Amino acid sequence: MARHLITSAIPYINGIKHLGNLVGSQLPADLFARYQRARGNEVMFICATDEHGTPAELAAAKAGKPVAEYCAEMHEVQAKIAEGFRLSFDHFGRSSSPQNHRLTQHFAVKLAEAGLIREVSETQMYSKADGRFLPDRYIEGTCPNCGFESARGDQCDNCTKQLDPVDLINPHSTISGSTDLEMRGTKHLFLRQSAMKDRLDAWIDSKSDWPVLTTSIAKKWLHDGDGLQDRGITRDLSWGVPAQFEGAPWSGMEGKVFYVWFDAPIEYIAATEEWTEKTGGDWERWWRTDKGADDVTYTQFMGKDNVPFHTLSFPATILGSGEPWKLVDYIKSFNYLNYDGGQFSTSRGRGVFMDQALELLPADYWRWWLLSHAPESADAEFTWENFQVSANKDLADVLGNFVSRITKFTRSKFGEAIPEGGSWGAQEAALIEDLTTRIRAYETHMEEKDIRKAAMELRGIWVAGNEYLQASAPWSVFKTDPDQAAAIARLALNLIPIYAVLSAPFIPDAAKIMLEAMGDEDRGWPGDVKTALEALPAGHAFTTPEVLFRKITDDEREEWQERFAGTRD
RNA sequence: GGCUAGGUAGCUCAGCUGGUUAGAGCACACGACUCAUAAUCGUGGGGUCGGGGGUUCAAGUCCCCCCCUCGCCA
Repeated sequence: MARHLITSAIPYINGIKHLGNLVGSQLPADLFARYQRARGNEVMFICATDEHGTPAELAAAKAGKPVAEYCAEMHEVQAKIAEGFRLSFDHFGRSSSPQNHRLTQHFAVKLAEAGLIREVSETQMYSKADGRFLPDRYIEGTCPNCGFESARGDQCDNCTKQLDPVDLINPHSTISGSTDLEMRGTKHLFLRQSAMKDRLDAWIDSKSDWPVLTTSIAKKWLHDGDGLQDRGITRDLSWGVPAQFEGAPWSGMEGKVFYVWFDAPIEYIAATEEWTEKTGGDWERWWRTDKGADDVTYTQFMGKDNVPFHTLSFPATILGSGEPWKLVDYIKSFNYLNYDGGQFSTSRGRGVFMDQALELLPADYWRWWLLSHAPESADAEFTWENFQVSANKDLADVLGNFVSRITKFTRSKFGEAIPEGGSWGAQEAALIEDLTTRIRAYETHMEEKDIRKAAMELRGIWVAGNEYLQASAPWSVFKTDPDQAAAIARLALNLIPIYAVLSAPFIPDAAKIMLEAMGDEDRGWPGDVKTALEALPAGHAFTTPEVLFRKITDDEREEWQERFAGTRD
């Protein structure tokens, strides 16, 4: 039995994510996790909320709550929505957990011991009124270049000129509005990624099977300009993992915490440790190659914006520690999903957000559309027309109607049990051959994380059932040879649990309904197709399910199109 | 401006290391069927493979130049 460690990029805590975020990491990771479990493999599927940093502090302040309380609440909200989408995490952790605090500090110590941490003194804008150092983008002022009054400290949105906060005329804090700002000296820890460059380069080079999107981004950061740069791993904040702690090999870091990008990926490991606390399981056999993780296959899923951290920074942390931690084996990355001619926008509320989506339609509809249109080779686009057509055609007409037509036909001619009589001939043999080829192809696509292709093949498998029914026409055979019609119906009914098991990674709820209707909840993966088609014997009772997928009407589509074009709230 | 990825039928996309008449789904037209969620199945029309050069017996597939889209970086 193979062992699969699967992680999804962890969503940031400040608010509910949109469909683009979902399809970029959590959903494909869930697809893969469900598939591997269905194949009988051992799976550890981990996700978490990314809770530290300035945006979380500001969102909490805006909500009028202590940041810890705010994060705890938002974590619950996100966990609930994840459940709504049937994301089957073994554990959905929190980067603010004590486990992550310990582990983050542990890695920092190990990296320092390996000579991979250096201290850097720099000056940054400090706001007395806010009592904090301000990240560049939280400082606004008049652009010295074009006179635009709301230029940010890092860049002017009007003339696009790159800026330094000290360049701004009349700079003020966007948090408090205060103009009482000054440059202050501060000290930070930097991870010496540059020292790891060759090692990382060779490692990336060895991954010839990774998506080009993943390796090209990594290569760019490794070789662009002066090559891989050292990066600060601390910030002047209070909400986070303290950078000064007992046993720290440095001093003077009071009041500073580790920067989110450093502690967030470590949370993958810490979350598994959190899982141990919950279940009593052994987390080290998933993460320590000296403690049983050497046979683990580790796959990460993420949007392209996260690739640099997962291909370079996190591996630098893992490798640099000098300890036998499990390194990722495959990084599946995704492009962006756009919304109806533009981008999804969290700030402007443009597009569909996860909570809203579930209010409109069951999770399966979204899962199917998003996965079958996953932005693998290029950015993809969500349009309501496309969504309506795909869902109605694929789910309602092809799959749903197949289940409906054969169960209703059998019920009316033979009653609600698998009918007896007749025998298989050439048509059935041809179907078995076709399905065998298709199912093996589907397995290959799933193993390779080729999501669109897997979806297409699955759809083809559904179509094969309709083709068979159309060609064998049990409704006319019944008139002259009821026994033969029974044989056809018996086979077609036996397709339902097979379809359910194959489809479950994409549409788990519908799959469950199909299995329940056929009284076959524990059905396993179809190895030999002929055997699988004989699993439900004559006389086995079934029930005729309600409509599996209702159709999306034109009126609904138009209404939604209108509703989600504008601003949220 | 530098870099990545793209630009293939009306739409969404497949096309591996160059090699028979460029494929699929949707849409469209016609036909079959009437068990089924007015669903299904079949057939067909439709493409100068962004543009221009070049290499080759042979290029959507390799090389060069240009145009356009998206993203990243500066």
